[in-house]
Amino acid sequence: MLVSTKGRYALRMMLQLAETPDKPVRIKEVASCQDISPKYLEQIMIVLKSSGFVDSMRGPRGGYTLARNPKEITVGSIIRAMEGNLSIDCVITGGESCPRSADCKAHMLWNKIDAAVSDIIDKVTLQDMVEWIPEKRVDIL
Amino acid sequence: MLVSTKGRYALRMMLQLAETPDKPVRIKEVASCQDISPKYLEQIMIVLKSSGFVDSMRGPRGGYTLARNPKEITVGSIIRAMEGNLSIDCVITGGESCPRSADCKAHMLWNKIDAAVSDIIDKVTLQDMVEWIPEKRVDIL
DNA sequence: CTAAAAACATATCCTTTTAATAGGGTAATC
DNA sequence: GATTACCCTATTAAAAGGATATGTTTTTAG
Repeated sequence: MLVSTKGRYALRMMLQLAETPDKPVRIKEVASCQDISPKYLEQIMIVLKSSGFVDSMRGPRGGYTLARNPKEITVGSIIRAMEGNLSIDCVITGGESCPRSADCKAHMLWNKIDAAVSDIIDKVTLQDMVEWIPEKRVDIL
Repeated sequence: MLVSTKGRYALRMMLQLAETPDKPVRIKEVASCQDISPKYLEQIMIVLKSSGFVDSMRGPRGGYTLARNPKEITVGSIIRAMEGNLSIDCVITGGESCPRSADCKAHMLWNKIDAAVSDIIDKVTLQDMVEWIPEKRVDIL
């Protein structure tokens, strides 16, 4: 799978925060509403906090808020913070780990794919997603 | 990782076959030339054979050949034969596994990524890749 | 005819990642 | 000062990834 639960849960949480500005959002609420283990979500929030994506307030009425303007947070930066780089190995290293990279046509394909994915996730911001209008669900018969 | 060694090795082997038409290619050769375990590559070839991508000939002077014209083999079909679908879960099922898919904006993002990747791998054929001119290697200092 | 080469077929194994669970500690409100 | 919620560390169960190992069968060259 391209993006694991860590990245997917993180994105959903960040979306939640973006849609609830100025009001701290509690882990427990989101976890129960979205069927995520609260303890697991805690771990995710620690990463988001240490990466500077969110601020937190303790105590009753505490919770998390976005640390920056949702217009300045790309989904790519969130996903990469959680998952590391999404690329296929020899894309990351520039070929160092792949002794055949000089004439490796497969390499060129991975680069194309990597560029296409990056082109999406590095351009779409949280704000963009908040403004998206949910598609009508089309069930497959 | 988006594509595991199974898919990557399979693609490299198929490229080899496409570049050596009309002459059976032996596992041992490719394995030693590309630093792949021959036995591991055997497993991969079994899948490619049963998926109808290659024909095989046994015995000395045996080996594998492409079963179809490289113009009619997309890299997507190869990769999917080895890896299954690349999509994130709720993309595959049309939302059935995701009770929140109706209003799930994250879902729309995964769809976009999936479409972008598919747009590449379902259009690029083996023949296309054979004709690619290798890029000049740029080392990172 | 036979021995080697090569594909075919199963089974097993080891490591890493994923996805949590558990249990407590710390800080800030009410 | 008790509650609420964040903070931290450790453990673990399951799955995936990436092979190894041990054969069997088929084919062809000598």
